[in-house]
Amino acid sequence: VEWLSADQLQSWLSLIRLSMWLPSTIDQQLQRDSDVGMLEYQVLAMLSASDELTMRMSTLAALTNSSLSRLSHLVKRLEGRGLVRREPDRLDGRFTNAILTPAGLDLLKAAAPKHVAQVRALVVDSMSPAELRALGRAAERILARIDTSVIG
Amino acid sequence: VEWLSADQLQSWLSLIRLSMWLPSTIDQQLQRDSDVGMLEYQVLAMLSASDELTMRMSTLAALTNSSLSRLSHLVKRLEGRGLVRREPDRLDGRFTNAILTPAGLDLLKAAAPKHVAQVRALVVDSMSPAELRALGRAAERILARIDTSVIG
DNA sequence: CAAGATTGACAAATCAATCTTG
DNA sequence: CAAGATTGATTTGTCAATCTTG
Repeated sequence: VEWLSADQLQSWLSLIRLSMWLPSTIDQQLQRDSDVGMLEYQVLAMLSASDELTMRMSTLAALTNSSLSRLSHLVKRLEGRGLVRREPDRLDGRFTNAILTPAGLDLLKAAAPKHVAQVRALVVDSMSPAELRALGRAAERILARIDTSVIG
Repeated sequence: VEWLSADQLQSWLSLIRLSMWLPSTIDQQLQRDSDVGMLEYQVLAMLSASDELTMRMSTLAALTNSSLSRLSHLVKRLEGRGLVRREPDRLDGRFTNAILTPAGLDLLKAAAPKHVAQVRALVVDSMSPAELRALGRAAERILARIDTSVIG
């Protein structure tokens, strides 16, 4: 029940295996050391990097590739923990802004070093800069396909 | 809150984004067209490729990188649908064997073509054979790090 | 009424016991 | 009693309404 060459199959299996392991491995480290999941970390990180520590729910959903529904549940939990707060946009009440609180920023700062260290240990330091760039470009190419395949 | 070069960060973000999108994209296609999730598909595929259409739960868990608990729940559902059956190993009753049923094989055969077509469309055909091999090798390198980082 | 967001019901994954077998 | 496997409770994600705002 196969339609790929042995070579292609091998590469595909490695890629899909990586795609399943990497997020859960990152997730476990974050959960263990800082009590946040990977998506939660990403939300905090994006807010911290944004202007006014604020971002619209829909923008956040797009950037983290999560459904608005999932994000809404997740941000509600973060809000319950005091890491984020929400308020409707003053200019257009249809938008909801998520805002990073001081406590959220503290948690992010505390979590970042170990997280970055793991990313280094697992990915960045496992290959040369040129190889890493090539890997990044390959990932982008596939992502572009995913984007368009939703439409076509 | 950053400790990577702009280049490295860019590559990392593309990789992690791919790692979150690829499984869910594959999953949606399988779910829509064949009513199985990606992990379920993998289980059926591994059984179909194995001797006697049979594999131990623990082996299956290792090969699919899922916890034994998750796999147990999942296989129970598959068993409920008649796609797989389970029985204790005759030689050593501590092991449980999962066995692909004719119905399971039928479903797999029906699901495979579209699945493989999508893998081609998204990944295999988006780059040259050499690039695909390089991508596969990069993935393997990272996977090797994950394996050892569990210990060290 | 369309886009953004939330909600609640349901399905699936995780986690911490527990059970079983050699 | 250790390894394999299962179970039940909790948490998290998904899906299909629903609500709100301009």
